[in-house]
Amino acid sequence: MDGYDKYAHEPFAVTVDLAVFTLRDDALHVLLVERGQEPYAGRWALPGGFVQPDESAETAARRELAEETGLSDVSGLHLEQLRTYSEPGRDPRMRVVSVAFAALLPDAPEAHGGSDAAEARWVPYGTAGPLAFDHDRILADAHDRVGAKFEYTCLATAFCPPEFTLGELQRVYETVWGTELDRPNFRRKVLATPGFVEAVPGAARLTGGRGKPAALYRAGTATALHPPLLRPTREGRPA
Amino acid sequence: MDGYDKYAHEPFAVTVDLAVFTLRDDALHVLLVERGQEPYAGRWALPGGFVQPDESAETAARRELAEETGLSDVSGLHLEQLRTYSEPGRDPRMRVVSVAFAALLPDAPEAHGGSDAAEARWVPYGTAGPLAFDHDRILADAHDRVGAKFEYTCLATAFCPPEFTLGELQRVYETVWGTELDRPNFRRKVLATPGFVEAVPGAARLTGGRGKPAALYRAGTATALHPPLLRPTREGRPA
DNA sequence: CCCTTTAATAGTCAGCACGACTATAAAAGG
DNA sequence: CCTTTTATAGTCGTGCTGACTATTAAAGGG
Repeated sequence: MDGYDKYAHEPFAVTVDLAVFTLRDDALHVLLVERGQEPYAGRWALPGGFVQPDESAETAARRELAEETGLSDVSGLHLEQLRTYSEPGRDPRMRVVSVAFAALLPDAPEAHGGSDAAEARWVPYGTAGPLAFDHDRILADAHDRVGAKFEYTCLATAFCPPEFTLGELQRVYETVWGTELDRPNFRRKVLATPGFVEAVPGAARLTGGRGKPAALYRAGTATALHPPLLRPTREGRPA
Repeated sequence: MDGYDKYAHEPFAVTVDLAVFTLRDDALHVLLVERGQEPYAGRWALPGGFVQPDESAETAARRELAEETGLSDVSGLHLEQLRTYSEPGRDPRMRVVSVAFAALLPDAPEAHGGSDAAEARWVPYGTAGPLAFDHDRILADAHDRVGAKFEYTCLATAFCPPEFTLGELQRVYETVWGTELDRPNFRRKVLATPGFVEAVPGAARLTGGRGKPAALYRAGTATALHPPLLRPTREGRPA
C-alpha cells in the first residue's frame, strides 16, 4: 500500500456486471442486453456499467439494476457480490476490472431499459449463445452460487411474490436446481425450519388452477437454514 | 459497457490485500505489516500491493504472497478470492479498489519480508489493535470465510504439513473454530469421508509427546465434504 | 350430477448420521 | 510399577431424511 507513484502510469477502469435472475413460466430467466458496438457487436452481454467516482461497487450495481430493469424501487431486492474478474485480456480495448453481482427478482416486469437506450431483455437461462467478453463464465459462476446458497439459506423466497404457496416455493427450488423434489418431504423440511416461512393467518387461496387450494405463506425472518436443505445426492460430488 | 469516455476522467487504483493465516503453537496467526507512512503510520495492515498492468488480481495476490512470506514456492498454497472492497472513502488519499484474498499456510516460516523492505510479522489473530484502512473488516470477513469453508470442504488440511495425525487435524479445526470437538466422533467422521485423508501405509509415528503413537495421514484427493462437518450447534445461528 | 384429474396435506417407516459416552491400547514419566 | 496421557475401538439413542401411502378439496368433462 506504499509506493503510490507506480499507479499513475497505468490506471484501471472499474465496472460492475450484473447477473439478474427471475422466474418466468417456471423457467429461469436472465436479464441481458444486446451490444451495439464493437467488440462483440450484436452479441448478448450482462448489463453493467462503470463505477462512478463517488460510488462503491455495491451502489453502482444497485443503480444499474434500477436502470436496466426499469423498476422504481430496487432497495428490497437481493443483490450480492460474486467476485471480481480481472484477467488482463478480458476486454480487448483496455484494462477493465469488473466486480460481478448476482441479483434475484420475484416477478419479471416486462418493462426494460427504463430511460436507458440499451435494450434489456429477459432470456431463458442457457438459451443465449456465447455472450460477450467473459460473461458466460460470470453467468455460470452466478448460477452456481445461487444454486449453492439455496441449500443453506432462505434465498429462494427472493424469487417469490410477497405471498406464495409451498408448491410455488418448491417449484423455485426445482427450477433453479434442475431437479425434482418430493413434495411431502419438502413441506416437512420447510415447515420444520423456524423462520423460513410463516403462514398467512386467515386465508388459503387457490392458485388459480385445479386442485385443492393451497395455504399462503410469507417469507420468514430467518436467513440461514439449519440444517441445510441439500439437493438430491449426486454421488461423488466433484471439486 | 458502452461509453468508455466517461472513464478517462476518473481512473481507479486497483490493489490486492491478503489475509494470510497459519497455525503456530495451536494458535491462529495472521501475517501483518507495519506501516511506515501516513496515513495510519505505525499501524498494522494486511500485506498487499498494486495490481500491475499485465497481471490479474490472482496473479498479483500470489506474487505478493511470495514476497511477503519470503517463500520461494507458493504455487501449492491455498489462495482464494474473498470479495472486493470499494467504498469511496476507504483510502483517504485517492480512490483505491481492493480485491481481498485469503491464503493458508501449513507451517509458519519465521522468515519474512524477503527482498521487500516492509517488515512482515506473524501476529496471533485478534491481538493486533485496530488495523489500518478497513483491514479489520477484511480480516474478519476472511476469518469467517475460512471457518465456514471448514464445514463443507477439506480446506483444513491446508494448515497441516504433508503428513499429519488426526489429532493434529482436529486441533486445526478447534483452533480455527474456537470450539472443542469430541475426539472419537471427529475420527469417525473424517475417516468415513472418502478422500478426506488417506493413511500413510507403513508407519505410525509418535508425535514426540507422551501417549500412544498416532497413525499418520496425508491429505486426500477430495475437496468437498458430503455431508458437511458442522461445528457444534450454536442455536439460532444469526444472519 | 357423478366421476376423473389435479394438487395439497397428512402420516408411516426404515436407514443412517451424529452427539454423548464408555472402554481399551500403547506410549512416557515418576 | 503405577499413573498420566493420548490414540483408537465400540455402543446407544435421537433426529433428520428419503421413499412411500393415504386422504382431502378443488376443477373439468361427460
